[in-house]
Amino acid sequence: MKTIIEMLSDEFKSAFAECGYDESYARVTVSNRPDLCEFQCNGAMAAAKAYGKAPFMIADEVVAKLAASETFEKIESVKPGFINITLGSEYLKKYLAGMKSDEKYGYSNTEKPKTVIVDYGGANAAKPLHVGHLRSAVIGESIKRIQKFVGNNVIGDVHLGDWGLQMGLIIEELRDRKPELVYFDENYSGEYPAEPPFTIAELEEIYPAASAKSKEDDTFMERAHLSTVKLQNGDPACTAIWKHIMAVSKADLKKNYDNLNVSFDLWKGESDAQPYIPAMIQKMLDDGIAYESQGAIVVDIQEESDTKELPPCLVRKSDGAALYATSDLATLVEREKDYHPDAYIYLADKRQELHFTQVFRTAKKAGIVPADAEMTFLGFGTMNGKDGKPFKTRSGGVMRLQYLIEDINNAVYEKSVENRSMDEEEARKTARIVGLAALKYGDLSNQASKDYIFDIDRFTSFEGNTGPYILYTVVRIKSIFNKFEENGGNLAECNIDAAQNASEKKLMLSIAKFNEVIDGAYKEKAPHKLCQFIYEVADAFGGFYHDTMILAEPDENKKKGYIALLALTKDVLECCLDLLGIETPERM
RNA sequence: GUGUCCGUAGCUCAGCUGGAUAGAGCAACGGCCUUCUAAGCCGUGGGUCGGGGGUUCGAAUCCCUUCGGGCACACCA
Repeated sequence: MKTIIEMLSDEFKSAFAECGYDESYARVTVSNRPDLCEFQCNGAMAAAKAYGKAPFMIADEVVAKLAASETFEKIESVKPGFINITLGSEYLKKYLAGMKSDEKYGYSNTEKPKTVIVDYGGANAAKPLHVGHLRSAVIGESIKRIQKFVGNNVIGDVHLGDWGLQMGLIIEELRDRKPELVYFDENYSGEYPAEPPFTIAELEEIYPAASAKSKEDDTFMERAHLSTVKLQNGDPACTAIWKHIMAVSKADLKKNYDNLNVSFDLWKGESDAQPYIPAMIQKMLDDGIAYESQGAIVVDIQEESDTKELPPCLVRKSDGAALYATSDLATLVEREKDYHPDAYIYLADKRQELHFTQVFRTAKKAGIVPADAEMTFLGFGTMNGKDGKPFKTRSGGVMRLQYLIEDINNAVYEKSVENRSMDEEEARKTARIVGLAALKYGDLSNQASKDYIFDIDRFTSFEGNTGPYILYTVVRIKSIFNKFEENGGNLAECNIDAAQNASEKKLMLSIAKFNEVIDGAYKEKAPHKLCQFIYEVADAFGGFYHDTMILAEPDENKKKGYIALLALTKDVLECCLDLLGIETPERM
């Protein structure tokens, strides 16, 4: 389906053309004066200069052409040259009925489907997720879902940090703790055990201990470096331990991401890219793209349009080792081989922007990625505490994501028990759903690129523009349906009717924007636009719900019309919430 | 230093491909429960859109400048 804006613009284009004006002036927008009208067209003012006419003359002509159209309940030319539009109820009804009968509520994408890789999550193997990983997971998941919704073939990759020094640190710490293990017996030549030599709990404790030790103990650090090199050179014992680390760690990470309702299609890591590195660098050298500088191998990425001097992309350290950029480039080699995507979307802290600029340019320059592939870096801001500084635990440390989630679930649970009678199990389950919604909505309702303040009281509040408030409105609709069906009503028999009152029309108008909102959120990769829309719909529902006796409506047809509208409201809300990665409970 | 992002109500944020009186939420104050979850709804007060120039019929929005803040600037990831 076309969006309402497109349909209105089409009518205006013909009218402008018929009056002898260029179609480009016919753009219709949502009104910014809802007290005056629902939609507006300001093209007459823009056209005034080009045609040497007073704006209102042009507006009058266009309005005269459109006055008879059944699309409008009212169309008028105002003051300097605004054209104000009020939609006909019948028109709106048909539009919503069209949405209701469509799988995607009328959304259609004219582009041909693209293959898109979304690189998000950013977890490191053997290290627990902390609050810094929250945004990448939450925003990335939403971006991925939006991309899927519009019809793209999307592949989400967690892209683990699994090949660095942390592995050497863990191996050496393990050696100190359990020297009797066969991995540390140099004369051992049999198969290594299938059972991991540690649990996830131990692993979580081993890494920070090793990390701390390495900062004080130089010889330990030296050993860790050696082990890392051994691992990277394929040493069997180190590889065997590494595999255990990965298995234990991945299982745990999966569990944690599951709790966030975040899932990945691929669990690739930096290690997977390693085999591609030598040939990749050699080719860049052969092609004359990379060269030696101060012992390292670099690629220039400066472009004429740059306003500043950009440092070259370092592809190999002077000691021959690979770097962050090397690994990302080699990953692109692999992804091109496996998927040949049309677009890449990377989510990472915005401080990494320069790195991604370097990688993207190098990838294109070296021909690793075709010139027409879209490469987007979505840099997100920091989650800050109430003091405006990066979020920390009370003791000043980095907070584990798991604890943050527990805190927010408990906060929701505490607030809900005082109100409703639910058994313990349902209350806990509901608190999980609502808590996660609070967390995600609090994050996603801000622009991704900006820092935001995490305020547990505000996010878990049931008042205002919060996750819990949105869920509450969905729950109220569900509650109406339950009562409706208990009394023998059948949802399938209900059809959208023309609006009976102002608040119903307001609700209808807000729902009708679904198409445009999805389109905007998709093109701008901006989940916060979905949040704005969701809140607008929820707010409009609130007004309608208050003003209208729904189940008590004596006229059966009107009642069914209300129910049908609420069904669409609920579907649209749940659809958008799903695109944010948020579930809805049955009761609250 | 260079570059980049940000500065909108007491607080947290929208709006930024220029349009009519700058919008929400929270907090404050005042109404509304014999009716579908009042975890709600309605209303009131509150803003030199950091400052100053400029472009324009029209600027929070575009350009310049200035102040204040964040961040990044080759062998960490």
